[in-house]
Amino acid sequence: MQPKRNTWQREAVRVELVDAPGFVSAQELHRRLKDGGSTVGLATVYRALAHLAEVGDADSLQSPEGETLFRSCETTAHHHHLVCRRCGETRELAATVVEEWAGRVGAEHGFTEIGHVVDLFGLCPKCSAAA
Amino acid sequence: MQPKRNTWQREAVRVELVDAPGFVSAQELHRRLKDGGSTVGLATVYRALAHLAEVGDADSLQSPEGETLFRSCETTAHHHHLVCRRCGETRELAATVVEEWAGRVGAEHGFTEIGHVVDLFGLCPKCSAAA
DNA sequence: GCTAGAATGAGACTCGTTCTCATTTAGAAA
DNA sequence: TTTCTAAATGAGAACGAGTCTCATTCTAGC
Repeated sequence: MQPKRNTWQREAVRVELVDAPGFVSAQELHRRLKDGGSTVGLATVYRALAHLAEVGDADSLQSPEGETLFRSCETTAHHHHLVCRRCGETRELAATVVEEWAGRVGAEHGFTEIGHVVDLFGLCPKCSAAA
Repeated sequence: MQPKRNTWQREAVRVELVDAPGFVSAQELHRRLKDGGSTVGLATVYRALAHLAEVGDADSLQSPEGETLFRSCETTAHHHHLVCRRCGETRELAATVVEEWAGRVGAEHGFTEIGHVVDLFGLCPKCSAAA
């Protein structure tokens, strides 16, 4: 359900998300807003992110540690990610191969409503060098 | 680190895991044990599962909701899963295509230490019919 | 059987996330 | 512009998964 009113808080979250280098957790985003002098509440950040994700303006995924990460989304098309587990740097991947494979394998086993979780985590060139 | 002593608790967890139809959460497993009259503690279930996973007797993955799920593992080789989100029924997949793809894409972007999360969730034939 | 110390279990604790509810406020209507 | 009302906010309580602590129990080697 989309919000019916626009608030500076929601806008602040959107902007902060766009400014973020890659995927960020809600907590991290809230911290940044606070550090920047904003008084937005944590609950509001969660709500705003949920809305953005719902509308397709944000992308979300689960980090291997179980935290939900968000990222402002450029393309509304379905895609996957290659995320640096150190700095959050992200590359979007159009994984046609995987899509196809997922659909085919699901069908082969008689499964329906197939959803898939396909994300790659690694160290980006910069962090690889620093390590 | 493997346990140095064998206890009926650990054995109970192992058995319960084998009996489970597919992936189960630690909480769920603990509930089942309790319902079955066992007095095993939750912490012990977590410890036992961690041990099993470490040794390779159990397989773990993150559900889309962020819970860690476990399953007794047949093959020790690396593989992926097609899991029914209703009943937990699971098929193991040897996803050579995906492995290859992951490695290639990672390298293309200059990322190192690539790990991947590739799992399919859907409704198994039985649950599809029941829906 | 004794004994050392590994393993257990109850519950405290952490941390991410969601909920509650009193207060504020966007925005339509007057 | 002022008024009004329900949507949105925010502080903090609540929740749930998972971990940790530590006194107690019990395995396994003597």
